[in-house]
Amino acid sequence: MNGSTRVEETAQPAADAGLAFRRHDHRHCCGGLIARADELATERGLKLTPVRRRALEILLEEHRALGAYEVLERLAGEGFGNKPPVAYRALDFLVENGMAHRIARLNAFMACMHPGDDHTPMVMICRACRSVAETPAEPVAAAVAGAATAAGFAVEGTVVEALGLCSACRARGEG
Amino acid sequence: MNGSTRVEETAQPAADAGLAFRRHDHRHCCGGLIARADELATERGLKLTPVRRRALEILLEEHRALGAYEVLERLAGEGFGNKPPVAYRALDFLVENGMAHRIARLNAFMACMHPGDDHTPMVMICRACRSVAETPAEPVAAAVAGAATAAGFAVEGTVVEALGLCSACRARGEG
DNA sequence: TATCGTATGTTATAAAGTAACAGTCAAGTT
DNA sequence: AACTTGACTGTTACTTTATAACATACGATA
Repeated sequence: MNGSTRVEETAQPAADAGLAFRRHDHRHCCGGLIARADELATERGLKLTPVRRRALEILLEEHRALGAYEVLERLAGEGFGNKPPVAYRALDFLVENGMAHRIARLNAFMACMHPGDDHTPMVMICRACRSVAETPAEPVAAAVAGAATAAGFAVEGTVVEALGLCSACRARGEG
Repeated sequence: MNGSTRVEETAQPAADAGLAFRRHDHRHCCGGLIARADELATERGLKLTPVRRRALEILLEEHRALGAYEVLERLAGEGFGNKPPVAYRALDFLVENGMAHRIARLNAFMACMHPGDDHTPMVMICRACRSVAETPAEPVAAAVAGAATAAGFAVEGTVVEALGLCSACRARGEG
């Protein structure tokens, strides 16, 4: 697992911004996040059933954005159903409950690194290595809210995706 | 044309923010924007060919987000090709050259209201009336750039989409 | 007028997403 | 225990969105 995100770090971003772009042993993130998801489910009376849990694990293990059909393929290989709704329903559950994000631009999904924090993250999509990283973006959310309010629009959700080059690919001269 | 965007205005947003949500005679916007597109094409040595031009006109006339196949249907009805690539190529040209925007969340396209301004707009998508409005959002772009820079990420493009309720739908108690 | 590049058109197919209904199962009800 | 209910999983069948690959047209220019 995880072949695509082993890229060298070149700068020290704030907090965990850009984690997916950096070399790291992400077994540290998987276990903790599954445990956190269990907690959340218990707190909120949600059912993190086997398919849902496994779908989340798959997203965490890959540590990148996966298409619904990629997730489906893995689920089917493990004895779950192999029809699209199986994957879409599990992924929709995860997204609705803040355990995963949908990347609109890629028609793909990735595990949320801060489940339950009610954060409004922004995702960065590297066009060279195709990796995707989530970063906190409260100022962005605030700016979006400001612009929307000026237009009389009540924001209920946002999609904020930046496309470009991650630090590793820039360092490698992908520019 | 334009059945879907005749909703009552309830507040006076800054600039033209939320124009699509307000009652207006948009013939005023269409002609000028086509002229502007012609200028841009001339300035930059681009060819605003008949299909491309007509695709832009269709987006302007509808004044809402249209799926590629909706545009295709209209193009085909006017004697252009009726196969998907005909629409996708024209729309891609318009998007690449700043004359239209792709709304990732809706898999749809809409005419740009400020072609050539090199603005980084944000779009607001009303879940009740399905209309979509573009609004300038420099502070959002700045915030995105800030968060990205902190992560060592070089932004080349952004997708900023707000989902929620427009002022008209809120006033109608759609909440 | 040959040819070169750009644009348009077509065939065919891939990729993404959903509606509708059937079967399963745990939890509560009688 | 038998029944009912509601949430979840699974399936069939289909729609919508998108692209690769190749064929044709057409203007500019050498």
